[in-house]
Amino acid sequence: MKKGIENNPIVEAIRKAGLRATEQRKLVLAYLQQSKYPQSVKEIIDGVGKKNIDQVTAYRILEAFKKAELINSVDFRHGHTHYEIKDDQHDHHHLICIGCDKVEDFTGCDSDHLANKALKQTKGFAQVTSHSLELFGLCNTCVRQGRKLQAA
Amino acid sequence: MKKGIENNPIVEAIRKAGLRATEQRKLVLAYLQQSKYPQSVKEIIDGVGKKNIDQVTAYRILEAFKKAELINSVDFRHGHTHYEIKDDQHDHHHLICIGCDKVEDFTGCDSDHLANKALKQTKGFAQVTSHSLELFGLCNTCVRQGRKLQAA
DNA sequence: TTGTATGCAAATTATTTGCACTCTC
DNA sequence: GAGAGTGCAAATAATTTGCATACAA
Repeated sequence: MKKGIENNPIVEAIRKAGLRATEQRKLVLAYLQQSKYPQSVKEIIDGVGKKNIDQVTAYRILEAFKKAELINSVDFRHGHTHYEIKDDQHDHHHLICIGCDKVEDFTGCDSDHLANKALKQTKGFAQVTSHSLELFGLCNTCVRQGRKLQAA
Repeated sequence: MKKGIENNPIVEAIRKAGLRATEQRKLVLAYLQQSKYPQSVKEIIDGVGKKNIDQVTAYRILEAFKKAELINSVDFRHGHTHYEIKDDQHDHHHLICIGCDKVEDFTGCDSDHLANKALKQTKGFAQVTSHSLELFGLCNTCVRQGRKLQAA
């Protein structure tokens, strides 16, 4: 057994998802758990240390975690995917500044209501399994610096 | 003047956006206007005819249209961007089947309410300029064919 | 042990950039 | 005519695949 993270809850979470608790998976999950906001693949690799994980492994782990519903993918319109821990108890979303990429969370999207509304309106769908919702805007700093300010 | 689409409203829309109404732009805009759902770059190029537009030009036109607010980009979690005509009068969103990629629209996300809620909750934001919202689920056909059916 | 997971090399897909040439206005 | 826009070649970025080896259970 190599030295490394031996955090029981992390190992348990990975095993509960039906996956083997490898060093790389522990590192990735621990990193995402302590991240305040969704992280890009590059950030994740840097975060766990480039020497500790291969890029390909990172992609495969993220895919496995996503399939196992340990994490969610998020699209910030930056041309690459971001990932964050999935927390069903606290369905939150993001407000992203289009000027400086700053991110803040918000809650209360009432996804059940949205899902029901959508299922009623559409003809051919049986169920909604997940959703994505991001708001894009301008933070105070960017507005002060005059980066376009127009009606939504 | 080459033969081609000479649809006045299309030319007007492009000019109103501050852009020159080239043959390629007319083709792309016309194609997106008659598309029922957001299209990938590949679909757009095939749609207007590969011989009529270079891939690079397609990307540049889509970027220009997006900046000019003629179109919106949408993320279906397919690894590439989709584009659709922007229609401020009818803010709609999509329900995407994760089994077969089928898409249907729905309306009523009440984005103003969401934006206000988010602005109240966050500390550093001045305004919301746009939003993305997609629901993912399973269509009747895919459920019938037994492609996983579990709680959201 | 035994199959799952990793690393490395290489391929594929998505998107962008540079530059000379061609159109729109 | 002047500058915006296009096409082609080539670069960069994001993500995936193949296969031999290594590690978890």
